Amino acid sequence: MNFFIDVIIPVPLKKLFTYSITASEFDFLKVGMRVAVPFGKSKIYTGIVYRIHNEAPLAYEAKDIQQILDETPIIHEKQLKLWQWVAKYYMCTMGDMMRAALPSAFILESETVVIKNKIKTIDESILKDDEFLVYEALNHQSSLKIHDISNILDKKNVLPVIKRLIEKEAVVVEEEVYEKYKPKLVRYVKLHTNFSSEVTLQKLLEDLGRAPKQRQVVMTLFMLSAGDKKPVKVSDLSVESGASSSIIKSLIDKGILEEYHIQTDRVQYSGEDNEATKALNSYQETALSEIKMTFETHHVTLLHGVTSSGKTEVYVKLIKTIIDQGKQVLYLLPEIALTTQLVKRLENYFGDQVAVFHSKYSSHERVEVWNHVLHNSEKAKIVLGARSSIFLPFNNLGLIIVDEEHEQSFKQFDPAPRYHARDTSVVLASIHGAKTLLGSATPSLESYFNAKQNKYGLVEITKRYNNIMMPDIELVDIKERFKKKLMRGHFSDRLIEEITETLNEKHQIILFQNRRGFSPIVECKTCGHSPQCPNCDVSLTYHQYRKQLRCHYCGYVEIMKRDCMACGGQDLDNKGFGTEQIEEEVKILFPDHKVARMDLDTTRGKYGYEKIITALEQQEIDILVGTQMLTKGLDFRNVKLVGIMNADNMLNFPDFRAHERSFQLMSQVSGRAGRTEERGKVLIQTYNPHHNILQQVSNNNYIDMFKEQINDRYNYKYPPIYKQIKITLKHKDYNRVETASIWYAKSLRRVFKDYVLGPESPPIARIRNQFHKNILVKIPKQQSLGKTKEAIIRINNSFLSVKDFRSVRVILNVDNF
DNA sequence: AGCACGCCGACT
DNA sequence: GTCGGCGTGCTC
Repeated sequence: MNFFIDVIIPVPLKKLFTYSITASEFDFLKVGMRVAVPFGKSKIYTGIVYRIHNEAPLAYEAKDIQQILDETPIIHEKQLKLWQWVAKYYMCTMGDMMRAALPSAFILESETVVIKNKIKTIDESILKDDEFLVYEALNHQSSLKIHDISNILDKKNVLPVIKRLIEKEAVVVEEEVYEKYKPKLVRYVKLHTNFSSEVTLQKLLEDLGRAPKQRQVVMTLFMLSAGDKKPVKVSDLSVESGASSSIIKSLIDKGILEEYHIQTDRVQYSGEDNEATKALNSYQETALSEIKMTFETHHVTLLHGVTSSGKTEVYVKLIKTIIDQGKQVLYLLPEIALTTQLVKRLENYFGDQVAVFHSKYSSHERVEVWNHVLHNSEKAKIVLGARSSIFLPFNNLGLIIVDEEHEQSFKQFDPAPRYHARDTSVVLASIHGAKTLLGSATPSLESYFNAKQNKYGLVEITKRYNNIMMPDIELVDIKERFKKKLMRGHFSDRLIEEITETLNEKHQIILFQNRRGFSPIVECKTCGHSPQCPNCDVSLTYHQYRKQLRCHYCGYVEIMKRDCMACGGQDLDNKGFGTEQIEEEVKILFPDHKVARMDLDTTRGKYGYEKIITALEQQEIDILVGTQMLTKGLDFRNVKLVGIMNADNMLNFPDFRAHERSFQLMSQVSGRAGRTEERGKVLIQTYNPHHNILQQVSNNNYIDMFKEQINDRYNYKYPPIYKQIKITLKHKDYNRVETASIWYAKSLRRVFKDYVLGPESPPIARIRNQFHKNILVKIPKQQSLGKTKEAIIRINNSFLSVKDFRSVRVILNVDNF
């Protein structure tokens, strides 16, 4: 009998790959284990065992696997089931899934290394110059990577050189595979057992009489480990005794101390004892019991609670009941909201049962969390994580909470899989027979629609915690104020008044401007020229703090010149404004107060974001200027005033969700105001105060917004009424994408008729030197999604078989919103 | 996606 | 003449 396995390889290919295995491997291997397999001419890849069987492939001879990498599976079959669903729904490959789901440390790749041919010594004179250089280098280093050789020879393509060296039998190549994850080991020391008795110890101390430093080390060690024989870290010993590591080393060398290693976690909770969970107020109590009730009849429930209504406490109670049943809980949050604030809060309640998982963690840290979840360890009963944590190897999930459910960052845009973590959660929960709770103060239209359709349960909290009033929202007509010359820079008289008053009361202020940099367009007043990105069709944004012009799409940077690059004119005009400009204006208007800015530029680095948050909490900042980063569920006690500098640019954004988003954004920022006893104040500056959305924001009228928007969605055939799939084509040659996209749309139209829109060039037609074209397929409710996707895949395949189109990149984006 | 193979322009 | 550009095809 022959034995085979189908494996998933982390490459974006549709098919699985079949390898042949031996009978004993057949007995050992289980679905979900990793194997190293040869792939292509020379490479070795990591594959995940997907199926174990006896069916020999017909069209080819299966290769043997190289080795088995795991003792036990690293993912459960439940994960594979989820991968399968995501791959099908979001139209990506299992390889894409593997890349997205596994921490990169699990995905080993081979690297070609060149080593000297030991069997044969060759005459160096037959080598050419560059060949000799490589051969020579191998005298100093036992092996060279391709990358090293490129450096030595200072050119890119070194393969011909290596090939000739192999022909001359000077070198051989091997594939080396690295285990990327190594458990972190901490060095400990103890006194050698020879000295464990009183007598020998006494003798040792006498002997060391002439080496006072070493004696000190032994004394300190004795002190640190005193009594219960605690393990002592080398690092602690060094600090406590003041001895350098070389002194400790010499003691180890003499056999007086013994060193040993203990594996530790990189991620450790070092908190205090658990705090009892807070008692809920009556609204929260009602909400909690309603949630439990809806869970009897629904798998998913939407918790719509106004900002500051204390949703987190409700979650905490719910989590408690689930982990008491011995099940795991996944708490999903937008990346940015995963702050220490919330982590601390949960750790206070649940101690080290909380594990955190997000992109700022190193690959090794992620492996640790992964393993805790895999083994259903006590350390990961509750996983607090961003989008990608839905792929952790849960085995016994009882509840998924998706907090700030409306956040668009739950949707991954690039690279594939382009999944929505909220929607995928629902599927993950159903695989586990678990429940999903969506929470938001401003639910997405889709979720609220689902709730209204009774597909989801709906629970609402309409009162803020401690009955604090919703902030008072005032619309400021800046069109009129410009006319009456009441504006100073971008600040209306009203805003300045309110800021002054708030500052006098020693409260803090948040100013929201949804654009970073100083100004998005710099224009020469003489000739009208404005600097453009060389790679993209956008103007460069001026960043004053570094005197740079930057492209927000490709990252291109150039130095800001004082004169116009085209005509040399000196009079440059800044059109539009960003956070930097607001910050500067605030400094001029309120020179005695401390201003800070929070946007992508000031929050780079692992703790950049937290530094600003902490400074604000500790009231070292009076006025904080920022982008939408400010909106993500932060709780600032002392902020009383929120100013929205300009509501119009978001309302006019060319996207069918612009109004919904504006409502969410403005409501969320407004919610930052007045979270304690005093009522908060919000000023929204706009050219069009009568805009419906602004009225709805100021009346805090979600329901009206929902009704009006959903009506628009009906009329214009947009989600959630219609589903949609966006197809993006990219190529560096404009004519090529143009013809390709016309062909593609034509083929789609043959099947879907009028439900195909485009092709259209997006507002920014070229990014990173690639021209884009978009085609939109709208899918009515009664039309089968599965069939639609099949048809698109068929069209896509015939598209790819056209020779001229093969170099065109095609991106399929399901639910592209 | 990588990566090899193969066919054409621009340099020692 | 070679080096290196990228179009084309394949991966169990």
